[in-house]
Amino acid sequence: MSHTTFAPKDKEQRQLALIEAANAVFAERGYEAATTREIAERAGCAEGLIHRYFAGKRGLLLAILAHKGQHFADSYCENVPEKDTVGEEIEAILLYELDSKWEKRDFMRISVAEAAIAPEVGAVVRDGIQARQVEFIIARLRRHQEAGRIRPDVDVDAIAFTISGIGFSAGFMNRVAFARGRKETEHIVRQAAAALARGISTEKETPR
Amino acid sequence: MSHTTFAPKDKEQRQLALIEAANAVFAERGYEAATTREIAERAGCAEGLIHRYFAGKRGLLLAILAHKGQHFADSYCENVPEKDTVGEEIEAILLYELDSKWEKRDFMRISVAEAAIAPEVGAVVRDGIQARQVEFIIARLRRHQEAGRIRPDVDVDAIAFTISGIGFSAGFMNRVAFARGRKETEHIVRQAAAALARGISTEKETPR
Amino acid sequence: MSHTTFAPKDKEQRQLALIEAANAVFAERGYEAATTREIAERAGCAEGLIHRYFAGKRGLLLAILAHKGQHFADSYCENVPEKDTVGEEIEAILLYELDSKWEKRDFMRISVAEAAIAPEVGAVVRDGIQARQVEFIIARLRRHQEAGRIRPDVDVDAIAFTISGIGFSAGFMNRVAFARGRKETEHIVRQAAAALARGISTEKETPR
Amino acid sequence: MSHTTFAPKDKEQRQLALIEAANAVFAERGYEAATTREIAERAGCAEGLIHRYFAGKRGLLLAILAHKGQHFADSYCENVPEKDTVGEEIEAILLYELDSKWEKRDFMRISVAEAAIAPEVGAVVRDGIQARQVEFIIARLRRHQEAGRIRPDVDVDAIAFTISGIGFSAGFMNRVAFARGRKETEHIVRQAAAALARGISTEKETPR
DNA sequence: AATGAATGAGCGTTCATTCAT
DNA sequence: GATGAATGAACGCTCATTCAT
Repeated sequence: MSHTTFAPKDKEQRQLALIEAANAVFAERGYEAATTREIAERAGCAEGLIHRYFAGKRGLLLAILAHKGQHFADSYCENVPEKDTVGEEIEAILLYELDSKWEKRDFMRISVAEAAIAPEVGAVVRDGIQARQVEFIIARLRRHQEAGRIRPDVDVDAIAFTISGIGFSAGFMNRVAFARGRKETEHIVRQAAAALARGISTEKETPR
Repeated sequence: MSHTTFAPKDKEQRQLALIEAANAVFAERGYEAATTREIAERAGCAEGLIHRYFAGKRGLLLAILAHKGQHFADSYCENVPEKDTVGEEIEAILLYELDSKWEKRDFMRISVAEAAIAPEVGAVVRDGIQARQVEFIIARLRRHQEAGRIRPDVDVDAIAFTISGIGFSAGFMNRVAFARGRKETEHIVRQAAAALARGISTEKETPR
Repeated sequence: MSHTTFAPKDKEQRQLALIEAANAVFAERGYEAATTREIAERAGCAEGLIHRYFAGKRGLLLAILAHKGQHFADSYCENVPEKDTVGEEIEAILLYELDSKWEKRDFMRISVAEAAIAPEVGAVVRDGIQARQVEFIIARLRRHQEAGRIRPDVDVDAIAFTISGIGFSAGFMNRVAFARGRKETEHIVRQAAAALARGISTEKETPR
Repeated sequence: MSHTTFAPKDKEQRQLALIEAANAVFAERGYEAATTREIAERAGCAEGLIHRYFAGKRGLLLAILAHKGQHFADSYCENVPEKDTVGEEIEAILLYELDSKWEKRDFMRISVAEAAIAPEVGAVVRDGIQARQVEFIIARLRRHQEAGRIRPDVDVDAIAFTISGIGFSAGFMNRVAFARGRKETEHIVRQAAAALARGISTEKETPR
């Protein structure tokens, strides 16, 4: 019995190790400049496994996208608490973006770099990650709109895309790619949250 | 014009041809996957010139960044007309972003892909492009704030970063990388402009 | 039949299946380009068995040579009928060569390709196949010489080698390797048989 | 002036060196087992040149076939003297085959091994080498037939194919692949020449 | 100054063989 | 005995860079 459970686990662990190693190496060097040699070395297994498990280097990239994309989506519900006001809700979402983009910056580097160049990766990121995230934001906003806290004439779908875009720009482009500090980017998203919330809310918000 | 002015011009033309060719090839294939052979071929000159003029492939990338970054910045003042209301101003900026990111999508692909991976490219893009663009937006917003159309407690710097981020997300990530349509992205930025403008304006906007 | 006879038979069947599969794959791709993976797959058994049974890929090649070589030799006596005249005898031999080389073309491809390159395979083919075939032809010719139908000064050994060579050239090189048609090659061997028979016969042949 | 003639010659010499080196290595190891590394090393030039000059390993094989095939064809007329009798003519042809196959045994090994496996190589060898050789033999036989020394009812085309086949079998298969001695094979072709000549000649030959 | 032929390190990938199960 | 997952050496090939012309 023990050996039957060990082998599959071993295999799964190795696949995960390869995905993690590739995530790191792709992020450090870029997809093309990364070598399967270095990935295998860091994962502590044979180079040939990349080809057996993932059908080559490109397959490994797609496996990362699928694997991490899943985790990405899952983490929203768990990590962004619902808030009672629109301003707090948007701020919570943006602050979470700021931190999750930073934590997952390796994965972000690869997926942004490749999505910028390769349309098929763009499509995977769009459908596997962005769409899910926007759906989550829409649900949160809809709740406030139904409760009468967001003006009925506001298109929450478009606002959700906008919030997602602000989070991406601040959290990834500014903080990771442009190496701006956490403080600076936090200030920006707090201001953005406040302005946007004021712009879509029904009630007059109290001045800060 | 003597023959002595012809040779230098020839050289300058060759450098420009190489920059344009490299811009296209880098965008199509990515920086690493692009070959100096193809770049030289498209530019109609010898491969060795890349090394003589730009000290290699990497230097050519940096030359593109410098050359195109300059043009990028210049185009704002010329192309975005001043508006009388905050809403119109922000909308005009965002619509221009939408189109200029599309027109310059080759250059955008390279610079985003490389900035995501290489910190030194990130810094060049940040200082050479983003900072100038944000400066431009700040100037525009400040005018409205000084005229009393933007609340005095609003941090126009932060809002400028936000507007820039919305424009980047909509114009490049959504429209170029994710292949979303012009209509869809235009709707998003119009909604974003309206909401944001309402959120930072002093006067009560008329309901839509 | 007890269960103890079943396992050995199973094993023998598997060995035969591997030999047949390898014969086909080696012929299709050549020895080096063939993969043990494909051979095992076609034989319907595990790759590891090639190493257990035949001590590796090379051993499998030698096993094919031994196995098929045996069959090759056996088939002459059974399939080439004795004839009453030298001309008919030689013609019958050559026509049989033409067809048997074609039927066994998979095996021929491998053995010729490898014998051309590897001396040890050349020796196996020479002693295991060619020598037996020539022996068979010698026996046939000797019968006619003893019966006075072949001139006593003719060296039937040398003529047997010659007939074997004509059969090989027509049946394998021309028909299989050079893709010449059955009709064309049949005409050649009939002419050759007639000329050679006339050249070694004692009696004056009737003009055609 | 000197530099304009040197560079092209250098290049041609290198191409020839690669062809000669590849000819030797392919013959020693077989096409697949041969490595471009070893070929380049023996030719004394860089591996990349194989790909630049011949578009890869396969192209190098085809270049050998084209280059050597040409030489092969050229050498017949120059090296096989015309004879006054049919027997001498055929003997001269077969003896030349015996020696030329031996001298060119490296090339023969490759071309036979690959022609046996790869139809497209088979076609090249058939049209580039065998067809020319048979044409040459036909011309020689036709002379004798027109002079009345060969029976008018003999199909010299078929006999030419037969002679070519005997030469190939004796010279390459027996002498090179099967490592039979020069003496043994010479005896065989002399006997074959005599028998065949007797079989196609009009006049009664004197007994030996 | 400009060329492009030559270099050779290093790439992704393959596959015979091994060996734990 | 049989399996097939894992190994890793070695392959053909690419391409930035160099340098003789």
